[in-house]
Amino acid sequence: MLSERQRMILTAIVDDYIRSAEPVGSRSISKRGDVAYSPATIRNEMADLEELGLLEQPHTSAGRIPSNKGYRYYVDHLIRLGGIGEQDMLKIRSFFAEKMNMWEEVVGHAATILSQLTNYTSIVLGPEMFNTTLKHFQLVPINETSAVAIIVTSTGHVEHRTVAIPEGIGMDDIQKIVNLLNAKLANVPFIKVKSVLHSEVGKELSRFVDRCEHILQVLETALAENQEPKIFLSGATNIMTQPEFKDVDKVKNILDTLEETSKLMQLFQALPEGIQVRIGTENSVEAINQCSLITATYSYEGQSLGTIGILGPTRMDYGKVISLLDFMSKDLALFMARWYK
Amino acid sequence: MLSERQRMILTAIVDDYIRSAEPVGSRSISKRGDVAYSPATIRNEMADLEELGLLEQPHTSAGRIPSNKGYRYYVDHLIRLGGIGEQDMLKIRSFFAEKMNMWEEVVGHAATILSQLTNYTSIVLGPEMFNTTLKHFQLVPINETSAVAIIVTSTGHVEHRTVAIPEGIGMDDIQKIVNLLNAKLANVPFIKVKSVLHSEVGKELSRFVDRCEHILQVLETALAENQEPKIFLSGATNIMTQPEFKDVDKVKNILDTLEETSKLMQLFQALPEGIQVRIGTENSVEAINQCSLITATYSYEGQSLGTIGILGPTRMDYGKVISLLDFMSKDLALFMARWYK
DNA sequence: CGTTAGCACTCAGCTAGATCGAGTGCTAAT
DNA sequence: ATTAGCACTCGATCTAGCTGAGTGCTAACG
Repeated sequence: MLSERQRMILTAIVDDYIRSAEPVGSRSISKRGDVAYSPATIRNEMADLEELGLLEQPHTSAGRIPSNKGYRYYVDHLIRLGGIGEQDMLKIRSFFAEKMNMWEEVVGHAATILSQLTNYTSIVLGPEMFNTTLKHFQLVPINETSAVAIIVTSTGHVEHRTVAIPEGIGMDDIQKIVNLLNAKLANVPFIKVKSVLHSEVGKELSRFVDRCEHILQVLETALAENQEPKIFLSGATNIMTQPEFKDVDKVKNILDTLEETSKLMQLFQALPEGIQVRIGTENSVEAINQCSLITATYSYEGQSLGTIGILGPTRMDYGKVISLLDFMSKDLALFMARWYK
Repeated sequence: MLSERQRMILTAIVDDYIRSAEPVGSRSISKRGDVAYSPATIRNEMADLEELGLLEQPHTSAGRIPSNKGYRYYVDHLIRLGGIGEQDMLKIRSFFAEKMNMWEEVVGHAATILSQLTNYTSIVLGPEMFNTTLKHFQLVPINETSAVAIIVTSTGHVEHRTVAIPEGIGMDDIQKIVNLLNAKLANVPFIKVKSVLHSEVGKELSRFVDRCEHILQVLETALAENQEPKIFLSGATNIMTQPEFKDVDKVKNILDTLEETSKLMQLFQALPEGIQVRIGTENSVEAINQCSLITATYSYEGQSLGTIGILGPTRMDYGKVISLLDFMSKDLALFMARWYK
């Protein structure tokens, strides 16, 4: 357990280091005013904090910087959430007041705003189709051999893909199929679509169309879970403004990771509800072990829809980002609620 | 007009510099074998070439590097197109043999391959809807106040957006509208959709639905030209592997530009058919004045569909990239032709 | 006359040494 | 328990000197 004085000193060091990116010395803390002890006393405490693993020294005769454990303690026990500024709040509010035609726009633009307000990189996962139901199915023939299959979900999400039309299927057959599918599949949750397709639709289909196994297979691919949420990235290059990322190779590593969808998904998988802070090596992807990721989920009627996140250096402004993500996730949830009605 | 010897020397310098990224000296050229003159002779020629503005010297006592004008001369007169390697050809061919469900996949993946094969950044503009016709229109109500409008083009392109349902419009009205629109708009080129909407559909619509001006307006936004071609980027970070881009600020400038759609469009606007090479300051966007952009259009039945491009340092391997883009654009055109049938 | 050998000169890049100063740890005084 | 004082450490910065790749010029050569 840390003493009050140790907590004050740790707070001061983390705050200073977040601002300046330079190792913090005992003298500068003493001069700040809020820790009214001489540099010598502070030095002693700093030595203790280092022994506890909360601080580290880049080299003898340099000041101290927080270790990952130090940041963790800071985030868990010392952080003061300042709330977000008038300006920022206004910007978010007026953004959500705008009229937008596609949820892709909303989510994409939300990512942009987050990166602008923080000067870090923002990563936003679009709403998952998880637990939504199928609203409408359509097959539009493009030419003799292929058609576009379109799926609309209850949330207004649209997915489409081109499918081959099996030989021997006429235009009238297609209409029959579409009608049947809409009758059988409307309002069926996506998780169940596959089984309903086999159990109910299969038999029915065989009555008036030949070669129905082939069709079923095509439909299945068309309806196959494209459940992967879409990823929106913004401000990826912001990391380069950080003094600790002046090295091109380090940066390349990180940006490469961000370009790779699978790595990103790995980062975001199985995140618990609410706000999460992953500091440095707490992240499951090695390339960003010098970064911290703060995430917040947004939900609708208790059901988590997606995640918004900020990626910055471990020396990031945790207080500001947490406040901002909290605010943003709630407003985004409100917006989605309005959207889904 | 350059003498044969000057051309040989310029070629040697450009080739060497492209490989090594180091200023090329007279001695190293002399030793290469293909220019059988002594360093002193070569030095004299180099001085002449510099006077002509084709070479420059980073500082006295360094070797020469090609100027933009030098690269231009090289590309216009000296370049040897080696054709592309067995390996690369195989990779592209097998890629196009794959089955893909959406053109977004095709084009996106093409971008990935280009960046992998070149180690530069690839930029691909998806097929423009220009000159395609409307194939199918659908309105799917999501709840009482909003619906998803879906447009399918003759090329299998799907666009969608959420629209508000004006008050007082019932489900049956919607069906009527959809039927009417499909009857009137099917196979109408997109450029004409707007006018047809006003002239033919407007009157017809007013017969059985009230408040039709409002609906028309909604439809117009729904059908409004979303003609902006989609941009696919890949390997944006590859620029960082180039020794002349070891500086984070330079890189940030370029990557920021790549994140900005408008800037990218500016780069690609009004590109003539076929292969184009834009060297350094020939590019209209200032941030990439130290880069070269090579582009190739791909077309279907004489109609240009889109553009594929490679962005690299001015010191890029023009011969290889030109060959590759040529090959890729032709295969992409073939693929699209098959796709459109 | 074109070509080449020779030579003095230039200059970025590297290395070694000197200096500086922010910051520490320890000890002794308060 | 706190603090003043002091010796010590070590990265950062600066300078001077050296090195070597490369040049331009001149004179000799075939």
